[in-house]
Amino acid sequence: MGSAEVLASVDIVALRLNARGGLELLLGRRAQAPYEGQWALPGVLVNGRSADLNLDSAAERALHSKAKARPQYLEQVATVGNAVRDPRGWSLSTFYLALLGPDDELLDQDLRFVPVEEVLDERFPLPFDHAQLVAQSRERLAGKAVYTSLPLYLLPARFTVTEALAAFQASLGQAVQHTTLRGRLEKMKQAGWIVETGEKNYPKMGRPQNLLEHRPQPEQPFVFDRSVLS
Amino acid sequence: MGSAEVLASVDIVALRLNARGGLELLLGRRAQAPYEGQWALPGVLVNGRSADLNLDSAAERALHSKAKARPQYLEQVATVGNAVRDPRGWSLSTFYLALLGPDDELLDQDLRFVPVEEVLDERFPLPFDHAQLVAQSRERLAGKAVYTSLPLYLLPARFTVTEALAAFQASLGQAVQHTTLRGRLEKMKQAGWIVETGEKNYPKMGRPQNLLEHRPQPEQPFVFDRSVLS
DNA sequence: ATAATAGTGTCTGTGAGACATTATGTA
DNA sequence: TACATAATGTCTCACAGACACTATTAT
Repeated sequence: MGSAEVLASVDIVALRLNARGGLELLLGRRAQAPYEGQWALPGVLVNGRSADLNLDSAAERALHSKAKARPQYLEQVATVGNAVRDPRGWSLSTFYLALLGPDDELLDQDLRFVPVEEVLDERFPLPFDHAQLVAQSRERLAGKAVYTSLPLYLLPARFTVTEALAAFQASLGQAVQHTTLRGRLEKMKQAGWIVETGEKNYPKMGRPQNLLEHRPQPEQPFVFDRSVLS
Repeated sequence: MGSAEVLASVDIVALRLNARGGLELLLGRRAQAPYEGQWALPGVLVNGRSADLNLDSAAERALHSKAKARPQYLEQVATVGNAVRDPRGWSLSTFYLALLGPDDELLDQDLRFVPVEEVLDERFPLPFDHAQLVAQSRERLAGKAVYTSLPLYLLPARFTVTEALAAFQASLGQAVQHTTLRGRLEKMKQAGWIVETGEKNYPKMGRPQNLLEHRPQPEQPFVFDRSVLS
């Protein structure tokens, strides 16, 4: 039966929003060959010997065993498989999009964040086809940001409209009218997904900002019935 | 390296629209154990020895080696993996949604179509977790039918508005206003995705129907910027 | 003429887009 | 007071929903 089998892994495209409104990708230094010592997507092999109940828990294991923080959102994106992506032979990778809160600390020297754009334009090369996996996950995020509240999972539970604008802009790659976003947040309030805390945030300049609180329902983002764009 | 590997397959959820406006699922009789002789989703094992270039071509092989017809649309839905779905042990299945034209003939005694509802409500039980894969693929179709032209891939290239209504109703599980659908088809005309043939179809009763022709662009369905529902 | 079905027109409601206006803080 | 930024209001436009009305065939 051994030769009927194939090399399979789960890889994580974990994104967070940095203070300048850009998306950053979590990378880990590979501990084993191939590409030992290089920066790559965190991932684990899946096979009968690992204790994973299923693929989703393997994804959680991959993320938790490296970065300590749990993702605020985790979604399977797709699976790629071919003969050339891994020098060891025909292999499969099921990859997940993970959205992290902005403040997660890196406790580990073998972890770092890099701006996604640097990965996508090859300034920061990744081994295997990992840059392609990042690109597909990025597209998934952008696609869903058009008609769901997905970018809010890049924010802390309590957030301001300005922060939400930054999350949508980073996810979509383009600006959103703040009035449009306010309308959508209003809908989410009515549905109980967002509550007005009554508290305010006092930045150095300008009018104080209302603090909202995100109350996400189990797993799926809020779905709107229109596109934000044009 | 052998024990680092895992059993992986590609399975196909191929749907077509029958004359009564219902969705039917393509099944094949299993030639090998486990579940030899039972009706199940057509699928193939993927491993280094099969000549597939990649997962997508393995999916095409799975469909083409069984049913002769090529799908009008093929999309990867997801991958499931756990220790219990296959009696042989930890296994992966990457499954695809395929949309077929309505007239495909079955040349093979080991192939048949069954109504999807019978599979979803367990009246027609399937081995492994295949009913679950069908349910997820069905949801993908319904989800995309809300804001894309995906159901048109269930029709022949030349179709009428009435047929398009049936395809959307079957995909969504609920009726669509014909005026709404006409508006969407009009948009697709302007974008060059649909052309008016000028010919008409003459049913037994009633006013003749305009014949439209679907000119799908490479791979992705036409995307509208609103939901059809409420 | 009548039945049956296809196609068009009209009115309403919703929410995005753009932009102006008002509100509330700091220096 | 001046400035910076947040929040609200207004007007337009596109399109879905509902429903009425007109058009074109067969019997």
